[in-house]
Amino acid sequence: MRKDAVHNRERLLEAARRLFADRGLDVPLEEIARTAGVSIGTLYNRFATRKDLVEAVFEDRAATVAAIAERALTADDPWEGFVAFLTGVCELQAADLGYNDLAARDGKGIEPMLRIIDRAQKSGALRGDVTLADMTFVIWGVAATVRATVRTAPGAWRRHLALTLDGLRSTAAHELPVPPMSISEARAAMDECR
Amino acid sequence: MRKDAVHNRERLLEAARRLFADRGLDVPLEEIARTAGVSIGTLYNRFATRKDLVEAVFEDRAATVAAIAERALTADDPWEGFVAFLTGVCELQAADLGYNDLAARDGKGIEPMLRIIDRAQKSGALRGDVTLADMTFVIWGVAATVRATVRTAPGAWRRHLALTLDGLRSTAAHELPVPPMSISEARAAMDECR
DNA sequence: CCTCAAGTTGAATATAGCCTCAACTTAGCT
DNA sequence: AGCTAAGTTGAGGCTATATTCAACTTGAGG
Repeated sequence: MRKDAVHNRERLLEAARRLFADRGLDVPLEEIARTAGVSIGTLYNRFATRKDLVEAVFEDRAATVAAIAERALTADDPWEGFVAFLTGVCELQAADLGYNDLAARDGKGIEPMLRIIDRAQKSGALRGDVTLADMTFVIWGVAATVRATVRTAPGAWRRHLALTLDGLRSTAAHELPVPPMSISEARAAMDECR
Repeated sequence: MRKDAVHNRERLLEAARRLFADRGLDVPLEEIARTAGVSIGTLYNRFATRKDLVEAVFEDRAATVAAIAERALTADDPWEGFVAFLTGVCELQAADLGYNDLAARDGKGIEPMLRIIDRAQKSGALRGDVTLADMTFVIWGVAATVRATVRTAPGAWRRHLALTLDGLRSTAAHELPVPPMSISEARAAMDECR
């Protein structure tokens, strides 16, 4: 790739990064190009679809989440680790409206939770009747609260999350009315998010 | 009003009712007119703005919610009443994607909860540190889950709600990290929902 | 310095939805 | 039946965004 092309790609990613963060994934592509100081044609040259651009912008997030998961797994208290992981992911959501959208749509986001859930359940702190698929409720819920409150009451999501976490403790458990979603149902539901 | 105008108004409301229910509040007005068998001009004659149409379609919902609240207040067990109210509202959300959108945007929806919350807190079952504003988290959360799952896992919202309710019991309460939203913050946040 | 593949440009095309209004139609009154 | 205010119509203008592509420009190898 020619060096001007590399440079433009960089500028586009930078612009997209900022605009996605401020306004979510649905920002107009023309605006991203304008902000980057290139033409819309160049944007299409570098990224054939919006999806490609989004993937490039959030390429490193999987690693970030993996790191948060790693730290969570080494926490002394499995429950604290569980809380730390969800808090960490939700902080990413709150800090970037683009990732907030992405987390709600992208199934891979919660996969690293499997071992964290397992450990927290084995410790007895996390209720035994929840599954990975139930974590989508946490993500969707906090995503909705972040979207609604980011301008008017930033930080409110922490309260939402805390209430949700209190419902996930073994000590809070009451019988659940319906079976958990299957993984494929959860995945399909995330795809449905727009 | 002339009787053909009344008739068209009726047909428009019927069409809007169905399309809102199936697809949410953002259905194109042209499609509503077409479904009603009238022109777009007639739609605008009867309803000057989308908001007017939405208000007309969901005019009776306030009364429905009030009735659910009334029943909730006469429940023997205040906690059961609280659960019944939230379940009732969420059932309305799940049954109608238009109302699902509206509930998340319209501040008035949860106002009838004040007395229900008060009673449930006085009984000791509902944790004392939550406020009316916290109920927006329940509505936003379930709204997000309904939107995501209505096609792929209908009924999943009941599980989300049950987990959320378990977090609202006194017995589940742990200290909350941030103060509740003020009523005006909550209202502003609901307005922000699109 | 020449060349040309690689890259950039932005006007043009396409699609979608909102909204208006001048021309036409009709209900309902006398 | 004739009148007219009320109502209907839908093409057309507007805005916003996506997407393409023929003409132009330029980096870099020889």
